[in-house]
Formats: sequence, structure tokens, C-alpha cells
Amino acid sequence: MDWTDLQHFLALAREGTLSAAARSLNVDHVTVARRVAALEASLSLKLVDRRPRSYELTENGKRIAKIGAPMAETAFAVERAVQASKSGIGGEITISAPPSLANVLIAPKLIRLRQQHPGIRIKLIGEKRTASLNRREADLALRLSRPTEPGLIARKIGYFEFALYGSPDYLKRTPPHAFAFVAYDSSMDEAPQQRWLMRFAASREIVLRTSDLENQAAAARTGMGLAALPKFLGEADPQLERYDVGGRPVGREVWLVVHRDLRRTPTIRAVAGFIEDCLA
Amino acid sequence: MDWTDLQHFLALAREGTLSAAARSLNVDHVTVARRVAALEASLSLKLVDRRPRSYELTENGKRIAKIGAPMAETAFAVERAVQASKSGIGGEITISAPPSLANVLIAPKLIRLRQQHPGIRIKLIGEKRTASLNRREADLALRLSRPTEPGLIARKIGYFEFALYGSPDYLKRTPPHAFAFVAYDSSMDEAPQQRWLMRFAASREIVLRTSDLENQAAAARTGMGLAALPKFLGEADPQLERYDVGGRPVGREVWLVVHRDLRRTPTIRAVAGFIEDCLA
DNA sequence: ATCCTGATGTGAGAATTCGCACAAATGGAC
DNA sequence: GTCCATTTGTGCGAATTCTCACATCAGGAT
Repeated sequence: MDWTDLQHFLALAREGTLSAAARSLNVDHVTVARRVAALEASLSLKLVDRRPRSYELTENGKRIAKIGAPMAETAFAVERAVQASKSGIGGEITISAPPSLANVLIAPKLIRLRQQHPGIRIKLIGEKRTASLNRREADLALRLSRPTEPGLIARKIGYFEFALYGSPDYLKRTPPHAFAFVAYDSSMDEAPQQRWLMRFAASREIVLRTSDLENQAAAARTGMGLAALPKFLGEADPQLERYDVGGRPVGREVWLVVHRDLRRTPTIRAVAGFIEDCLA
Repeated sequence: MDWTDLQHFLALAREGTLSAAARSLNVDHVTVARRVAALEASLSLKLVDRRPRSYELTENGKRIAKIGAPMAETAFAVERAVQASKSGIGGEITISAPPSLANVLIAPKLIRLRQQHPGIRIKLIGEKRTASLNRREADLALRLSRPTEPGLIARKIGYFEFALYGSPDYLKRTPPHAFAFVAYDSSMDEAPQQRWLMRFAASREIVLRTSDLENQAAAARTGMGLAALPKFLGEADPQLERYDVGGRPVGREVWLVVHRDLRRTPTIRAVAGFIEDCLA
């Protein structure tokens, strides 16, 4: 049995589609299709039903995928062990962080890290989707809440508050009862900052909903209304003015997350220290 | 990371040499060497020291091999699950048995199994070395003592006794105090039949030591001396005559061993039943 | 000493595998 | 309805990988 065939099949089982599996393996979708077909042939066992627009696992396929899944876990553990085996400071480190933190607090200061440790190459992923440290999609992650996955070590390294921001002109000419608001889309309705904004807005109008915080800031700058922005974003922007509201301000904690297997690696420690400085 | 590279490296770590790893993977030794080199390159980590005629794992290599070893276990579990998923009776089944049992009791009757289940292809390994059911070197095994490996199911399906045999002519012309003996080599000194023979021989001469029971029988047939042979072997041979000794006869139990995962597979059950008939 | 066995290393041709470009089909947005 | 994004399928040329044959070296048996 070819282990690479099995790897491709397990990726298909995990991701659901040929294309997604291909992306996660960094290969062409045709390759995944061929590998899965080759596995079926070598095992003389049908693992997937090829439906017009989707691959669906057969019962046997599901059973095999379930039994084989630990292989992928172990493969990732091997990769972490490799990373942990490297003594010197260097290599490529992947950091996952919410886009705003990545863009505002991390990216501008990366030059300092490169100066201090020229051997380190950083891959910074600014995505809302939380990358899996277990699957080694990232080596270090910034999260806004404490993660619960097993095997991960989390440390609270920062805290930031939100405030309402609008353009100075908008705040001057608009009475509070006529305020309009800019918010996240509904997928973020459960986030504390969104709930806080919604409660304050009450019956007043939401004129824009967007998943991107930078878009919200841009809208607020042009005078569309008020947006709930992190202070580290709003205070630094001369085109935005804070509108203070009463009550307890809402804030989020920032957690630095690393896999247990990588905690003591010199390179990881160096990068983790750098990130803590960024948030200090 | 290429899983096939890792597979080849783990095989090297387990088998000790490139050539042995190549044999166990059914590839050329050059392929193993290149795969291991490729893995080292992709990980940027030295895993083996290439000594003149041997590969030796580095410390990092040992650690990686240890962490990755469960992948091989899981791969074998997948193969067993595949075998167990097959509903019909058919396919290739590998049986491991001590050479004498394989040659005398199993092989001659295989024709009956083929007649009953034409879809089954049998691979019969008559080796002293006990094949690993966990590594799927065999699907079914006959052992002379109860195995202790985890995951294996063993059933006692037979018992046979040993007796001393020599050529009729030899027994006629040789007085007991002048008997010479044929025995296993020293690697078998702990086996019950060997201890029994040695105790009986006492100070009398051992004229031949060989690891092969068939060779012992051949030597006894030509009048070299007495050999301790299973009765199922000696009684059927007109060129051998039993020499009865007092005391309790020595015997060995025969255990039929199958992996837990394969116990209920139709094909395995069919072959297991056939083997029980052979031993009955 | 000589032969045999089994280990790793090297080079070249054959076989395999991969990615790309393109196609077809479906569902959602507008 | 059209347009766009996403998914799977096909053919072909390029790149990679494997096997084979041969070489070298060491150890053991004769």
C-alpha cells in the first residue's frame, strides 16, 4: 500500500472535496483524484462514490478513513518533532492572527525581528479563520479567546478595548439620535464587540455590514457612520475621532498560542518573545 | 512532507539496513537510499550517518523514528481493516507455520481448500522465524506456544508428540549405550523437544546438529543416529523406525493465531477452518 | 589465498507521475 | 435570464522516479 495514496485519500475524507484536499496538500486536484483511484485499485475496494459534482465516501471508505486518521495526526507530530529538533535560530515560522492585529501590530514591526534574527523567515497569515496548530497550519497563533484544543499552550499577552469612531466632520454635524452605524456581518453577531455595538445602536440604523474591520474603518473615515474599532486602530488615525459612550467599555483579551511540542524550540521562543513585545 | 519518504525512513529505522528495508517494502535498495535522502533534504535535518557499509540513525533520526513509528502501526491497521471490509470469500491469504507443519500437514491438503474455495490464493510461509501478524507479514499463523503479542487471538487446535527415530538397520545393529544422536543447533537448546533429547542422550555423542528438522530426518534415515521427530513425521516414513523410551513423552501444542481485526472475515474463517481440519 | 554472501554506491534508460490548459456542469448573486 | 465561482473530468507534454546492471568493499567459510 502506497502511503502517499493513503495521505491523499485521508485529505479527501477530511476536507470533503477533491479541490479542498488538493489545496491542503498543495497539489493539483487531478492528482488527488488519481491517487484515490490508485488506492482503490491497489486495495480492490471501492472507497468513494463519484457523484456528478462531488466525491462521497462509501461505508468502507468512511471506516478506512476513520481508522487511518491517526496517521495524519502522527505525521503532524513528526513535523513538529522535526521543528523542535532544530537547534539554531532560523527557518520559516508561520504566524496566524486576526487581520487587524496582524496588519497593525505585527507586520509593521517585523523588520525589527529580521534585524535581530536574520535566519528567520516569517509567514504571517491574517485570517479570521483560526488556523489549526495541531495540523501545523501555523506554528504560533494569536487568538482573542482562550483555545480549548488539546496539546496547545496559551498565554494571555495583551488586552485591548473598543471604542466608537467616526469622522470628525460627521460627529460635528450629526446629533447622537441620528447616528448611523457600521458593523460586522451577521457571522460575527456573537462577538462581544458586535453585541456591544448593537446594544448601543438599539433602533438606529446599521448602514453597512462587512466582515472586514479595515472596511469598517474606511467607511467611518468617509462619514458613513460610527464603527466599533479597537483603540489601537482608531487612536492612531487622524481621520477618525472617538465618540465616548458611558458604561463599561468592551475589550478582548489577546492569547498567544503555541503547540506543546514546539514550546521550547529556540526559534519559536524568539518569535514568541517578539510578538509579546509587539503587544506590550 | 512526503509520506512515502517517511515510510521508507521508518522501514530503514525498523530493519536496520537499506537492503532489509528494501526487501520489506518490495523495492530496490537504491530507492530507499534516495527516499531517505529526499526526506532529509525536505526536513533540512540529518537523520542518518552514512558509514562505509551501514546506515546509522542520528539522535534526531532515532527521535523522529520513534515518534513516527505509530504511523506504520496504523498503516497495518488500515490494511487489516481493508481485508476485513471484503465481504466475499477470496483473495490472497498468507499463512505462517513451522516448516515441518507446513510441509507435512498443510501443503499436501491445500488442494482441497482450492477446490472448495477457488477464489482463495494461499501463500504459505514455512519459516522458523515467527512472522509478525501485527505487521501483516501473515494473516494466519501456527505457533507451538501461546503468543503474547497484544491484539492477537490464539486457539489451541492440536497437540503432537515427539519420539526417537532411526533407520531400522541402525536400530538393529546398535546397542542403546552406543547410540548417536541428531539434534537441533544450539539456537533451539531451550525448546522442550531439544531438552528432552539432550537429557536422554546424556553423555552419548551428538553427531549432527542442524536447524532443519527435515535434515535431521534425512540423517536418521541414512543411519547416522537417532533424531527426535514429531510422530506425524516419523510414523509415516517407512525408512524410519521408532525407538520407544520410558517416561512421559514430550509434546508441543499447536496454536492457531489470528489478528483480532481479521477474526470475523469470511475468507479468514474459511482458511482457519481448513487448517483446523488439517490438524484434527 | 579464494570464493561466496550481503552491504552500499553510481549511471542510464524506461516507466511513471505530475501539473497545466481546457471543458462541462451546477449553484448562487444580481 | 446572465455572470461568476466552484467542482470534477480529459489529454498531453514535461519532470520525476524507479529499476536494472554493474561496482566496491568487508567478513566468513573453505
